[in-house]
Amino acid sequence: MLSRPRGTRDMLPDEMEQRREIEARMRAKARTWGYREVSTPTFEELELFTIRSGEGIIDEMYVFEDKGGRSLALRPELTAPVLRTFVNEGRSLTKPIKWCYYADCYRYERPQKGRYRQFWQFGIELIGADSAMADAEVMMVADELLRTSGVTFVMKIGHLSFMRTLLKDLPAEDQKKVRSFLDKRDTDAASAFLSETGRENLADPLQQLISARTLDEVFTVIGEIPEADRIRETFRILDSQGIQYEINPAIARGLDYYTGVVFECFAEGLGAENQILGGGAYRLAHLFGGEDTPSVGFAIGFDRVMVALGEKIWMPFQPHVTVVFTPEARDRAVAVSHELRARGIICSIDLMGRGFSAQMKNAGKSADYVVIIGEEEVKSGKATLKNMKGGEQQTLSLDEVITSLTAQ
RNA sequence: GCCUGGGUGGGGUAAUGGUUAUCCUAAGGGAUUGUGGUUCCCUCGAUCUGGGUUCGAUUCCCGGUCCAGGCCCCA
Repeated sequence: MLSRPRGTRDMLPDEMEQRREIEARMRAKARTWGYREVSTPTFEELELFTIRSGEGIIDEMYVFEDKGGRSLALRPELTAPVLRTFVNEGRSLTKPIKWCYYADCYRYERPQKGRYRQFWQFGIELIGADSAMADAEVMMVADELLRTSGVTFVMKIGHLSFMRTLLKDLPAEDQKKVRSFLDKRDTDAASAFLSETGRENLADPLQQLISARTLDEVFTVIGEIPEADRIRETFRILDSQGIQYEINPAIARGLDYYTGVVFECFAEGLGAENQILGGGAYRLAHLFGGEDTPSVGFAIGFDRVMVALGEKIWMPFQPHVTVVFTPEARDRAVAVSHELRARGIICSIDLMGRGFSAQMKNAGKSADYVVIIGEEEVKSGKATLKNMKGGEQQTLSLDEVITSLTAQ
């Protein structure tokens, strides 16, 4: 027997309905902020991703050559494709551009809890705005999208200027190393690295900085930097709206193209893979041949949100109806089921050639209500509505049946 | 790429170097041709895969694979 590829999942209807519910809530929220959905190809030129993240990621991607000899890759994330789309198609659009997306991505990695080779991301990109309001808005959208899903999380916010100021005398390579230690929450290794490279004088300030939890503490360590006003303004906006967050200067997001604010959200109960959202301010458009354009965005690890939510997803109740009929009433029963569906009622009818009793038995397993159409109902033009939970039933006109079912 | 632990019907399980591999559940059918869920009966259905040891392997050994968790990585 064939099985599915490693790191992929099959999703049955119960799970899909839950995913669609959460996805719909996120989309609806993003739309209320004015973020409109875009879609990009499942595969792209390999170069799009190596420009963004370096050659090292080739090993972690699904890379292939097509019949024309092009090097292609299944998208491992969506920020680069969306920014490429902006460069290709979006130059003449009014700024700021506010886009959102929900799509599957592919990475060739070892599967773990909450980590699969095909996974889904929901994200937004705010392109062409460069302000405290822009930074704050994107974080507020992040907060609201996670909140609407029902997941319990904490948001941690940092800013690259903190670490950049502290480490400004180090060569770029060494700065990157320190950032990457911090990204792994390995502060001891970061301190050790500073000592090895003859910068032990920075070890203490580094410790102070990464344990700072207020802006005042941060600026006490690194001084009043030029970005300070904008950063204070950003947090004032968040505070004014009651957004919950933690300042954490260790949030460094190991990548070079981030330029300003960076933030990550974490959920409980997810083991090693507990980050459910990551984002920040960045500049990418110029790498893809466009104008240098400031952007802010984030991506939600949708599957991890679903794992974190577990069973606690509230689903709207929609009654399932089965039309049960006797052989001579079949055509009327089909017509009745059409009418119920036309009113948006979920309605099934026997397709197995079962007898009346067997139809009832089957309906007892899957339906909330049964609508009975037999000889009597055909004659009277009525229908019998039976509640399968309580067992009570009454014969009504079809309109009354519909009213009763849609009043739920 | 590395480490640890697992893999018995669709789901959950029992047992065993040896005769027909246990039980529960689900599914399908029937008892019951206009009234289901309870009950009873019947049916279907499994030792992940390849190799080795052995008279005989589902059991023991090795490789692979898949699953769970961790490391690396995490755009």
